[in-house]
Amino acid sequence: MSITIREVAKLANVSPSTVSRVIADNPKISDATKKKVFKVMKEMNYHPNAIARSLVSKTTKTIGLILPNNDEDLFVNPFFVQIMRGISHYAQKKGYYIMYTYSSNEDQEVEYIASLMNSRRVDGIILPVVRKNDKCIAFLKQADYPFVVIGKPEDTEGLLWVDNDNFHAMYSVVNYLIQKGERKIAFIGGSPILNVTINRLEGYKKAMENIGEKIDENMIQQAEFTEISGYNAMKRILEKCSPTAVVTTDDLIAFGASKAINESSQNHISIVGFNNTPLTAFRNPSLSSVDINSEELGYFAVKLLINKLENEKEYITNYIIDTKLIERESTK
Amino acid sequence: MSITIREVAKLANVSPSTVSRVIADNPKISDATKKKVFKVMKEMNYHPNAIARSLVSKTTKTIGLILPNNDEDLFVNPFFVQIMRGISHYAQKKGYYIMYTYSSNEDQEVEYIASLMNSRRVDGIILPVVRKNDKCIAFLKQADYPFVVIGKPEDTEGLLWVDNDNFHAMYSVVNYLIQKGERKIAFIGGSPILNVTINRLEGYKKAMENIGEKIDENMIQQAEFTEISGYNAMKRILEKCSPTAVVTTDDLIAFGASKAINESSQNHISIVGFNNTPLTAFRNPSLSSVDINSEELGYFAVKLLINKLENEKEYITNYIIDTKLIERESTK
DNA sequence: AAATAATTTGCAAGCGATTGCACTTCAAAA
DNA sequence: TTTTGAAGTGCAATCGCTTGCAAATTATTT
Repeated sequence: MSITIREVAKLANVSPSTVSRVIADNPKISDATKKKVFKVMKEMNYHPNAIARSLVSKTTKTIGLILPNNDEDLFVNPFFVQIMRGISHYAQKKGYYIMYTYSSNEDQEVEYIASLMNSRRVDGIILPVVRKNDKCIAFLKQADYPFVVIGKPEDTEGLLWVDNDNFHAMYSVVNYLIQKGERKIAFIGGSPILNVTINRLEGYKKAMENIGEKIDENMIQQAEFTEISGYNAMKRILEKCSPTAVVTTDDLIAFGASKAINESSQNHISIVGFNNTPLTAFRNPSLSSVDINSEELGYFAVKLLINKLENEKEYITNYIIDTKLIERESTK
Repeated sequence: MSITIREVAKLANVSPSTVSRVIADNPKISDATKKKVFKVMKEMNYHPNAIARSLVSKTTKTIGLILPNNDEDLFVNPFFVQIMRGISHYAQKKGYYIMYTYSSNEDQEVEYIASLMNSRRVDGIILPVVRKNDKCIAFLKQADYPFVVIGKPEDTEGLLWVDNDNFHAMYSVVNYLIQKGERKIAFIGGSPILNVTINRLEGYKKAMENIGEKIDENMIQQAEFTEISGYNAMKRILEKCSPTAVVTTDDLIAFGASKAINESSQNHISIVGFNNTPLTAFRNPSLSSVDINSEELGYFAVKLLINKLENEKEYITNYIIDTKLIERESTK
């Protein structure tokens, strides 16, 4: 029913192979024939069948994206949406397509990855989060399948990744507060199995050590990516300590913490969030936050992957994406 | 390099066609052979090549999702994320895959749709938003290509759609306020080219007419999906009118409106948002909002589409997804 | 036991492209 | 004019799987 390369060939009075070469812009075809064939293609409204093409080229020009589902943050934090946009943006540029899938836990993720791999529907995989001892990474590595991760894994040996410098980002934030005269700085982080959390915590610790401030474990709390969890974490801190500032690894957590601060007698606690969620600006007081450039994370992640796919020999293996503290009222 | 059906056939001592039939669970194959072949497949770790299969079946088991990019709302409103989840959820159940793509305007959307269609990479398309005189719908219709839209289009003739009853949802909200004794109710809607906006506005008007309240155009404002825009819209209303309540078509708009109200001398204006964004609960005062069940919208959208794809003769053409007003402090 | 019917399986022709190799052309060199 | 070689095309096999039809096997009937 739909037009094939043979019919174009017939009408253009050339062989199918010639048509195929015209599509591929093969230099062996004369400009005259190219022109002729193109004309017929337009007339017949011919479009190459990507599936047939994939079958012989063993390449689908599509990439799989494995989205996690458990992070409650998912709904509030535009992180993933922005990553997806960045990915789509670059993929479109290069004529690639993106398949996504949500999974509710790590094992399911592995399952979906396997299914994408085995059915040969995609050429590579993007993992937008990294966990400690990540099963997906282990699986993909052992299968020797092309993939890229967003977030720097413990062992980067032989793999593609893009990340912010989370250590440094948090280190800078704390230093910034220190320069404003703060010394009693608390830390509220997200799930400790996420490398992001770990790295940011290290940045915090380092900066604190620099000024000779002893690390008080009561000043370090963990929370889920929800306001309520941030609220509770801050309460826990306020019970035992009297910080003058608090850094968090997520805006939502910061919002919760902020609420806890407001309810406390302590009044002037500076606070910094992470991810620069659109809502930070509209909060009262507006929340200083670190912009992690999620869209670029996605953009460069696919870039890395596609580059490897098309360039087997030499390719770049990672990018570090800039972060930037956006100062607002919460640190005035 | 990777195992094919022939090699399995050889090892299992049957013909390739038999293996193929075993995969398809063809009833003509005896249980004995099925068992035998399955065993070999496991042993060899064989997985069917989806591409080859697609080539002959003319079916890809994948569906295209065309995401808009211009709505700034995108980042704050979990609407799309939830829709995507719902879609993924049902698609997985049925063994389908989802390809997404962001586009920056309607023409580009049409372009991507055409590209997906022409290259035969997908079996159908999901449009998560409907605009007035939607070009994508027109295009898909004329191409007679399977698709489903989220949001009820003007002309539903022959197409698949799922939507909330937006007219009724807003109608109920206004009635709810009326029962609380409000009569001067303002309306702030999103872009007037979106059918959602139009339908909700009609629901508002109808409810107002019911109580014999004249529609005051100054009480009806439009805003973009941002807090600042909602803020400005509310300011415009407050300049000329003195509402005792305001309904909006989006939480973000409601947040902005709420801020404008706080800054005004008017104190006790009830306010209702839409979409039941996670942040509504944590606002002060917490925002009453209409939960539109976006995840289900997505879930039933693919369901409709897949059902049609697999069931050419008889299929359901639409679903109406329930909405529910979640009462919070802003309407106390 | 022969004939007929039902059940399983295999053959071979596609699906719509790509591509190595061989074959024409035709201009330049001998 | 004949030879040589580059440039442009076409042949046919192939990618991995599906499926209509025929063949072979087994069960049922007479």
